[in-house]
Amino acid sequence: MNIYDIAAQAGVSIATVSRVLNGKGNVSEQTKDRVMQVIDKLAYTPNAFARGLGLNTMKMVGIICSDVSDIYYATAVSTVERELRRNGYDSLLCCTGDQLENKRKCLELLISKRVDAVVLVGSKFKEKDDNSHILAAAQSVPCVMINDCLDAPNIYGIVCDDFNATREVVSNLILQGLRKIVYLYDADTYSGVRKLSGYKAAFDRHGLTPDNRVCIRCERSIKDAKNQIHGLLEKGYHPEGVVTSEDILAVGALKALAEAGKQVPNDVQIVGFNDSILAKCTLPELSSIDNKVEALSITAVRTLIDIFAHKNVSSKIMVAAEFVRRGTSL
Amino acid sequence: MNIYDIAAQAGVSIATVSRVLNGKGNVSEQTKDRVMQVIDKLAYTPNAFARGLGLNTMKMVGIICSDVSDIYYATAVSTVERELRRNGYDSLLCCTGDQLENKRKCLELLISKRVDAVVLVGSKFKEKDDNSHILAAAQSVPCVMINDCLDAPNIYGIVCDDFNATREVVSNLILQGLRKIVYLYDADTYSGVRKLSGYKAAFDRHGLTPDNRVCIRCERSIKDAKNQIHGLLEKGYHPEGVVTSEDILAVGALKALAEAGKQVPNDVQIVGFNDSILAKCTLPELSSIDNKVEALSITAVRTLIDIFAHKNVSSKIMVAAEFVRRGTSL
DNA sequence: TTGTACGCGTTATCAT
DNA sequence: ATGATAACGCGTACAA
Repeated sequence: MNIYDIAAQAGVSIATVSRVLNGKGNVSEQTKDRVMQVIDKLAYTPNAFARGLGLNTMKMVGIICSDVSDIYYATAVSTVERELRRNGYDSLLCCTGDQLENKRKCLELLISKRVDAVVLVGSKFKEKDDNSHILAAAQSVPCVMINDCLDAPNIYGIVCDDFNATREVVSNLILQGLRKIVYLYDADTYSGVRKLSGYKAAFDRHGLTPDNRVCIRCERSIKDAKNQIHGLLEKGYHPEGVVTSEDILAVGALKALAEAGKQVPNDVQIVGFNDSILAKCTLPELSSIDNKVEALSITAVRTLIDIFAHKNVSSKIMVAAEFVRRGTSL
Repeated sequence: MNIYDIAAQAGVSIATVSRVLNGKGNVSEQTKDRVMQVIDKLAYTPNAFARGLGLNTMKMVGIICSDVSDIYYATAVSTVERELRRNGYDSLLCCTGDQLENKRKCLELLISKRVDAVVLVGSKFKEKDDNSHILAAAQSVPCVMINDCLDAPNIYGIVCDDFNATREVVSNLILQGLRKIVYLYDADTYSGVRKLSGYKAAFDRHGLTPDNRVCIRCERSIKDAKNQIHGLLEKGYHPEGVVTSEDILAVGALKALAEAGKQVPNDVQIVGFNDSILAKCTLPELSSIDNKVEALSITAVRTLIDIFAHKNVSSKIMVAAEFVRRGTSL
């Protein structure tokens, strides 16, 4: 069942069928109707591969993320997919895990499938020394990074102002008189580094010496966060505040502190990051920094659409975060 | 840059290049090397559209789900994508939301993009009266449903034994002497109905009259679940057990009961469903029924791969659930 | 307004 | 072992 069959049945040429199909060129109402009737009757669908071959696009965008089962990434992917579809693009999803080799392979695969662009979700794709995999992809198609950026041609970064958000939150705790404020984080990524810098900057701003700072790196899991806080308590360090790079770490911290008999937020204040659903599961509910995944995702897609339309777009866009106060802070 | 360029550079015909590329047919080591060198030098990648046109497949499978930002679906999508990739297939993701019209459109879109199969994630695609959208898709490609099934040609269902799991859990509560056991659920889907039936069957098994049963339907949100339980308490109904169709509802129930000063699990036991990360966020942590999303997803992909290989596959596969006891039950 | 004919880049079939 | 050539199904420039 192809365009020739339709043309034959309708008694016209394939050119006319094509015109009807794509609404281009002048076709008389009469023939258009006749062609449409045949198309409906035979339930004809144009072959996307042939069309792709001719037009050199199947209107697909690759979405690459390390792990969609993570709530934060899932929300981003969900939003990106929705916005792409709104603009007539399908989404080719690739979950890479954490291994560089896999990321490279996935990017190559997407490029080989001739996607029109790639959206990189999350700040886990840049490597310290070697970003050839991203640069290579950008050689073929525009690449938009959500929550990360890389200064190179054809690469666009949409990020959140994690630095400021963290600095303000920690600053506020300090202003309240808190000094023993722990920062719990999970990754050395672009946004990870900026959050950490924000934490440190808050101490600097208030003239506190670096030895006041307690930064602990742990796995992105409730369990490890919990263990780390328990470890502190056992060492006799009783935090007055815990700020984390991820809600999930805040959940772990809250658990540990509750188990140790601490009153939250009176004895200890806790602030998470992402304002994910996890923040609403605990009791008290977590205060959290909303880093605006949806806004970032929408902006990412808009950027892409603008690029397709050959409009001018900025290669880096920063969005403000928002502190959401709930039950774990005063 | 196409196969002709490679052929010219290597001084062979395109047929030979194609053979080298696909490892088919006999090519002498010597020419193979020469061709490979040119391919590497020019960083040539075959055009996927042209290949798709010829082979009538681009090795892509459509994944359709109502909402990837939902943890449960996200886990399923993540697993399906990974398994598909392991088998050489890419994933075209479609999130439909809850409107039938949109589901229909997405399915049509996937079919029009000539995917090799469709995986329907979650039991939100079947409608009471009209499943023409699924049947239509199945006319073109095999359709595998995760957590749902539909008895029709070319449609395969991978489900979890939600009925038994729920019945056993409720049964166990009854055996402990509990009578005022509330069932909180969010959807009338295939698995939703089976869970509810399991709840009811437990009462029947122990000779309890139907008026002992309290089934409350609510939105899939912490807030509404909380409200519903608060409503019960205000009416003077103090549950001894709350079983839910989703962890998120159990979270809401736990919140309401804690706020009302109930001791969990001593005054009230709570059991969630899915054994998602949410179950590990609360304090005490939620007991939950693990409905084996990953196993279902893996089985779904295996089924698909078997279908592609023309092996015999069963049109319905049921997997056993597993009760995970944590802090909200005895 | 409509039709003809070619190009898109493969794979596969048949010769050689 | 290798090459010429025909599909594959569409869009479109150009002709009518």
